[in-house]
Amino acid sequence: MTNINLYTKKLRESGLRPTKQRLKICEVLFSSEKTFHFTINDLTKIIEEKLSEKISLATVYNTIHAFKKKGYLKEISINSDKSYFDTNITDHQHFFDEDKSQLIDCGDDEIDSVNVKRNITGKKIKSIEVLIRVASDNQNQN
Amino acid sequence: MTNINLYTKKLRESGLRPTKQRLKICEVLFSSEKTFHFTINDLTKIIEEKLSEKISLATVYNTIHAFKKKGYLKEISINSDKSYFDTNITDHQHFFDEDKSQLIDCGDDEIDSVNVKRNITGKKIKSIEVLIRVASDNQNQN
DNA sequence: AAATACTTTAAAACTATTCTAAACTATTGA
DNA sequence: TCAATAGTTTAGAATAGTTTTAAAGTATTT
Repeated sequence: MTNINLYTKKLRESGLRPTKQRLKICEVLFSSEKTFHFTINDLTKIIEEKLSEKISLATVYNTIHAFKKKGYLKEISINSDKSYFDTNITDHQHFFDEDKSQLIDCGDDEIDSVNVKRNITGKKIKSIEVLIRVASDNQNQN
Repeated sequence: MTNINLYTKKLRESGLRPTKQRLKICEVLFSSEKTFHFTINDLTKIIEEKLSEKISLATVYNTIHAFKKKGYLKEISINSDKSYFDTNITDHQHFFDEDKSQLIDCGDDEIDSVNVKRNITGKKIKSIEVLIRVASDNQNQN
């Protein structure tokens, strides 16, 4: 019925032991077909609601970092007090709704690919991140 | 000799009182022809080195925020524990050297302008930020 | 089943930033 | 010019997100 075997395999294959906590987090993150964005705070709330047992905050951080390192999650750059993560690991860009502090995926067909003409000597491009900040029209900005 | 009168005028015109502290920070930030990037920590270090008297950390924060609000500085999004600021307030993008945690300006001629084809209903684009992360070739990323 | 290595945990520590409220300073206007 | 005022600076406390610690627990290996 569940994807537990799948996640167990996935974790083992990447050298992570399939613990109860990691499997639960996998379920929360990867069992929906839709990808989504979350902060650690969001995630702990979801876990609290969906779970009978608690997962320590440190474990949530550990796991998210491990998953990011393995490429199962992406971290998104927003100048902000907190980090955002994305379960959509394909190459794509984001809108950031400043009114709601909410990320919105920007499909490949919705933005032209960015063409960088300059090369930094001895360096390789690791990623190109575009963030389109939006806010409602009637914003006072002073 | 100095630009103090200039800064005094600039501050007064934007409704900020030209205090000793603000004028000193203006000198540090705006007296060189070259623009540059800095963190609050960088700035306090520069101030400590160049100044006879101390400026309180809270004042540095206050001033930088005031200057940003007035458009004299830009804040740059890097997923990070700290904020980066830029004295170059023209529209431009950045490389981020992950080895040195250092920003590098990307000139308009070095990147094609980003074309966004999608519109978020009721929202206006406030900014389009591109961050090109670079690192040395021989990086182990696991 | 014992040994090993990895993982979880609560709590402490840490870092960047913001807040507080009292002292201070620039500006206003009589 | 001088007092009233409004804005500013300050040290230190507070906060928020995140990381570290070290001990207890669990999965894996032998």
